[in-house]
Amino acid sequence: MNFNQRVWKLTKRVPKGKVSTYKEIARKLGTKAYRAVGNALNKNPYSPEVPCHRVVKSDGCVGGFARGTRKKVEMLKSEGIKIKNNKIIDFRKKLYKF
DNA sequence: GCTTTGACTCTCG
DNA sequence: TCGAGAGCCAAAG
Repeated sequence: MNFNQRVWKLTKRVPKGKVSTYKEIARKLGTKAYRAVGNALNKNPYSPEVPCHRVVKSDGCVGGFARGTRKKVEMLKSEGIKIKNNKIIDFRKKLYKF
């Protein structure tokens, strides 16, 4: 299993209504490749299977998204996550730790 | 095969 | 508090 597979597998663990960070994923994988995690999600071949939109930056920013940040924000909002100016409200509470 | 780039994070001034 | 620099890993050029 390569790096990307591990990232996607871990990402799938994030429950609906919660979010996680690139940092948490990297740490769980036992690496410091925060950027590689983002890179993996960027090239995520599984669209609905892996909820890549639930992975955000460590400071609560939405970060980026292959199909536009706006789209990501809307998806998160539809799952009950409040976002203001690309920042997640109550990020601490919504954060899912592995 | 070396260099650049990216949905990142930390540290320092 | 904020911006610049460095560090990290994988993929693309």
